[in-house]
Amino acid sequence: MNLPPLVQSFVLHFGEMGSRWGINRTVGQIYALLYVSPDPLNADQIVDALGISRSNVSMSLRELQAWNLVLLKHLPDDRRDFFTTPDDVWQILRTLAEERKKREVDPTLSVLREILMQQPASEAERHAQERMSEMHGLIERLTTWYEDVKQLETDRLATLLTLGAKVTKLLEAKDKIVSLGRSKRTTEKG
Amino acid sequence: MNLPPLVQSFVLHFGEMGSRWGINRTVGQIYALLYVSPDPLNADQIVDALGISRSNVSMSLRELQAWNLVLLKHLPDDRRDFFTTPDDVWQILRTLAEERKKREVDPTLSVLREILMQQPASEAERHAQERMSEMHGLIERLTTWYEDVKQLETDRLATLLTLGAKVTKLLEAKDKIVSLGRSKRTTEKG
DNA sequence: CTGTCATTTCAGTAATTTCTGAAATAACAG
DNA sequence: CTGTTATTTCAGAAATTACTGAAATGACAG
Repeated sequence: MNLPPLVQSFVLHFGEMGSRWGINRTVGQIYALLYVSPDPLNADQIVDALGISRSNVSMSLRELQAWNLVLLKHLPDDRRDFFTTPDDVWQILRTLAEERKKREVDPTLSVLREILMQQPASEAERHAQERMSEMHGLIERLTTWYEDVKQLETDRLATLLTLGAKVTKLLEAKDKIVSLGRSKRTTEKG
Repeated sequence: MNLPPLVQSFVLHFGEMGSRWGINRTVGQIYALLYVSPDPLNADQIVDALGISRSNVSMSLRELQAWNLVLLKHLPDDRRDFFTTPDDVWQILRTLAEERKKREVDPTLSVLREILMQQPASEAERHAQERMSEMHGLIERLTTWYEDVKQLETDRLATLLTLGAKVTKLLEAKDKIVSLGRSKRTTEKG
């Protein structure tokens, strides 16, 4: 591996981290390298930087493209492929969320739905279905929320984050106003 | 494997899904089995249900305990260990979030912080640090939000979810009221 | 066409992870 | 203590996943 020390730490960390997710070491390293690189890199530059085989780079880039985490670029008068990551970290976050949902959540949701359609043939199955139904309900709630907030533009999303739990304070306030309004009207009527 | 068909589908799915996360097949299967089981199970029951070795069950349960995803129970007059999952799916969600943060996010945050402390020795390193700083900023925002929201009781959290992006509508409304108030006062002064 | 350069594919190998059986440890009852 | 039952540990086997080099494919220039 042939990199400035500071970049190397980052790349190595992403490699190790990769294994904790489903991603493998090389894929993590390549991503990290592209992420901090000022310009797009071609496959041979990645080979040199990370000291891995050309074919491994090819396969790992394909993997990263499947995740939409990497962009293919072309320079004029150069027919090699160059790669970068999107600049905007918020966009990266969105992509990551979208892909993980697609791979990890959606399949589970569809398996749960399928099982819940079936007729339980015993008390054990009945109970199992009940538990699965709870899980299904929770996941649906979460994905609905996600589908909803992912539409937001970045600055609104940022606001939402900054606000955090304070939102519920706001809600309490709103509830009070509404209920005050209601009780007032009730009083007037009564 | 010796399970009601409906439970078996669920268990097998969790096994496959496990590999997409960092978790292995057996661990996923055991978790799924305990999750839908009406009563706590002991290690031998898991061996029978899943058709795997006793030692594998022992190691996998240890793993699940390390994740706080499984509870150890004791029945009167029986010195074997019995295991369940927590009943409340919201609680499970919290645990999962907490553990994944601990394992996947916190280490990255600390590596980033460490690297950002250092003096860049070249333009390449300077640029890399800038990118890492963006990533660090985003992750910090997200974790702050998480720390904030995780304190909420379940029903408040549920409200927050149901509300979703509508919160920003609420904010706009609030902003209008505030700015109206301000411009009114300004007008009065002027 | 032919030659050159870039990329991909893939069979075989290397490395890692998972799983097992056997032995060790532990916890208890008599 | 001794025997019984429950659990854990761990070295090696099995399975899976990652990686490589060599060959194939593709894309283009002349």
